[in-house]
Amino acid sequence: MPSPAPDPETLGFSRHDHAHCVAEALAAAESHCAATGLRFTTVRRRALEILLEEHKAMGAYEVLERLQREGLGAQPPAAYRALDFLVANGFAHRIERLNAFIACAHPGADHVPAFLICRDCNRVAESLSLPSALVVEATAGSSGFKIERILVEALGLCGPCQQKADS
Amino acid sequence: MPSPAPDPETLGFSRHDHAHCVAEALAAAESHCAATGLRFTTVRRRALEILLEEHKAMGAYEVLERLQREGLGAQPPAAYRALDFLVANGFAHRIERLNAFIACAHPGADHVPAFLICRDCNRVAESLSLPSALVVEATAGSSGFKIERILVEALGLCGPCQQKADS
DNA sequence: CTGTAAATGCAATGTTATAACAATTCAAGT
DNA sequence: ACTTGAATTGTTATAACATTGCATTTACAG
Repeated sequence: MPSPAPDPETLGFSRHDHAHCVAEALAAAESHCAATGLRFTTVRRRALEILLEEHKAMGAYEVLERLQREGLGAQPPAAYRALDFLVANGFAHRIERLNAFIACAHPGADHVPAFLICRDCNRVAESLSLPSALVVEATAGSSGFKIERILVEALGLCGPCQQKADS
Repeated sequence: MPSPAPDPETLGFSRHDHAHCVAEALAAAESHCAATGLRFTTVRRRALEILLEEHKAMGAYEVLERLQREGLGAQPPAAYRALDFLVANGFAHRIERLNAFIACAHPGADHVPAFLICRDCNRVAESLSLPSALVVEATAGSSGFKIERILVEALGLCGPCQQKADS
């Protein structure tokens, strides 16, 4: 992790109304759970809230640390369970490359998540990838493979880190 | 890892002339290194050979174990260094989802690797994904992100495991 | 042959993730 | 309310994956 802590307000490589998006995403998750009978428990809710607030890719142990401070689960499984729940239900994504988790930027969109990951500062931006555009699907079909989830991760340098490298 | 060890001859979800592809890939790596001045050392060569022979995604410690038996490096760094070399030079890919490595099925093709990963037996098939087909690239361009590598991983069930689940 | 850079050896440690089982909570049906 | 079964959470321990830092050796260019 070479670079300094990023400004949460400029994460995802672009500015936006962060306080608003946190509240909205949380409310969306809440109502989605209510509608489908999922149990949006305290730990799960708080875990999502943490991911939304930080608005960056966070390791499970990083989330765990925050939960511990509030007396919500003291051991790794507590964090992994909450995060797994969020991922399984589309409220968050797992960034395999970073062994980290990030709140979904397009909740409810039923999308193929695609991430731009800066190899210098580790910041992550979520993009959208069209499933139909992927040749993978054709290959899968012809080989009898049944795709359940696709993840796309692009590694490179974000704008700011490119400039830093030039200077 | 629920399922039994897969038959190396039917890996990648399809049959092929395995002995031939091992020899060919090894020779290709050899000449590529000779041409570009890379040092294809004993450990590196052997690591690639192991990946090619097994023809499946292998953990670094699994490769390490094999290397150890032959007196090539006794500690984790030996395996990680060899594998990193192979990945950096396109002879192998890293499957993030599995924390594992697999020999490249299309060496020299300068491609975007795409993998079909069975969540039951963990077998992996490499497909090809066209970079130009990815919407990610457009997003990246407009945000100033410079993509250096893209990875695509599709999770699901391979044919055999679907049948197993049905019965 | 010698200086330099790359590669390897090695020890220790850091980080991420899960297994296994007990205890508790929740909500549905009676 | 009470019971019951399923889901969730608590807890301990450990497995699995990965890196840092520094010493040593090797390869090759000059």
